[in-house]
Amino acid sequence: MTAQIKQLKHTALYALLMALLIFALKWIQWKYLIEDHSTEIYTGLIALLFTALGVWIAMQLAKGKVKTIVVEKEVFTTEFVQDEQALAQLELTNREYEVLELLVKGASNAEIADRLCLSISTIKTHVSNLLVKMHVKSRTQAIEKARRLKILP
Amino acid sequence: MTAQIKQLKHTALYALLMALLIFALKWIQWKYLIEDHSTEIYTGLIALLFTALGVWIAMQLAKGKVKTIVVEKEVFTTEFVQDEQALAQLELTNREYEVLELLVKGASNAEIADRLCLSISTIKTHVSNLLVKMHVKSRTQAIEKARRLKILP
DNA sequence: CTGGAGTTCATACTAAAGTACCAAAAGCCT
DNA sequence: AGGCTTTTGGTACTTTAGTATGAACTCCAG
Repeated sequence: MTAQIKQLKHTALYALLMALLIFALKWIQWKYLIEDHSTEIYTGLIALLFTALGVWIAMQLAKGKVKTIVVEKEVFTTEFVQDEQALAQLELTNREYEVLELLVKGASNAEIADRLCLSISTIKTHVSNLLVKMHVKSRTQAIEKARRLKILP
Repeated sequence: MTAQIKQLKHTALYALLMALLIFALKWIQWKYLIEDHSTEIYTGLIALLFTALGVWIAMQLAKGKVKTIVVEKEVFTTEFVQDEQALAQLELTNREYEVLELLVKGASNAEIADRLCLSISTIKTHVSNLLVKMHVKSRTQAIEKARRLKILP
C-alpha cells in the first residue's frame, strides 16, 4: 500500500517535472523565434537540460538500491555475552540482581544472606520479588531462565 | 594506476559518445532543414536522446558506487560439548541421569515425577542419591555443578 | 516536602526439598 | 539359584524455600 503510494508520488513528480521542462522549452523556442537566436544555442540548452534530467532520473531510480548484505558469522565461544536487552526488560533492582547472581551460582537463601550481610528475611523478600518479575515459580526455574535469556552465565 | 587508466578510458568513451551524438544531431538538423520537419519532432528527438545520455552517464557514474554494505553480524553461540569423562566419574545410573536432566531444566520433584511417570518418593530418592554422588547439598548446587563440569547444557 | 520506589527486616504460615531408613520388585551376571 | 545393582516406593522427620503481610527507613523527583 505505502509502496504503491510512493510509486504514485514519484510518477506524479516526474510528470510535473516533465511539464515544467516542456514549458521551459516552449519559452526558449519562443525566444528563439522572436529574437532569432542560433539553432545551436537552442539545441545546446535542450541537450544540457535533458541530460541533467536523465542524470536526475537515473539517480532517483538508483536511490534506495543500497545493497546491505548481512553475513551472520557464527562465533563459537566459551565467553559469556550478556543479553542486556533481556536483562533490562525484567526491570530488576540492583539488589534483586545481586541476589540473582548468587542464586544462579547455587547459593541457598542463608548463603546469600551471609554474603550480602543481610537477614534471611530480606533475601526471601528479594527472591520472592525476583520470581514474580521473572514469571517463574521456583529458584531453579529462575536459574534456567536467567541462563536461557543469557542474563547470567 | 589501474584506476587512472580506467578513468582515461571512461573519459575517452564519453568524448567519443559525445562526438557521435553531435554528429547525429547535425544529421538530424540537416534532415530538418532539408525536409522541413516540424521543430517539435526535432526537439523531442534531442530531448529523448539527451535524457537517455543523462541516464547512461548517471549509471556509469553510479557504477561501482552502488553501496554494498556487508554487515558482519557476530552470532555468539556457546556450542555445548558434553564432558563425558566428568559424567562418567560421577557414576550416575540411567535414572539418576534422567532426573538430573530435568532437574537442570528447573523442574520440581513433582514435575519430574509427572514426566517420568513415577511417584514423588522415587524422585526424592533419586535426587538425594544424585546430591550425594555429586557432592553437593542442594539441587541448585547440582545444577551449577552439572553446568560447570559441562555434564549438561 | 510529599509520594513513590527501593531496601531492610519481622512474623506466621504453607509448600517443597531433602534426609534417613526401610523394603519389595526387576534385571543382570555367574 | 543366589548375589548384585537398579529401580521403585513408602513413612517419618527436618530443613529450606516460598508466600503474605506489615512496618520502618532511605532516597530522589516532582
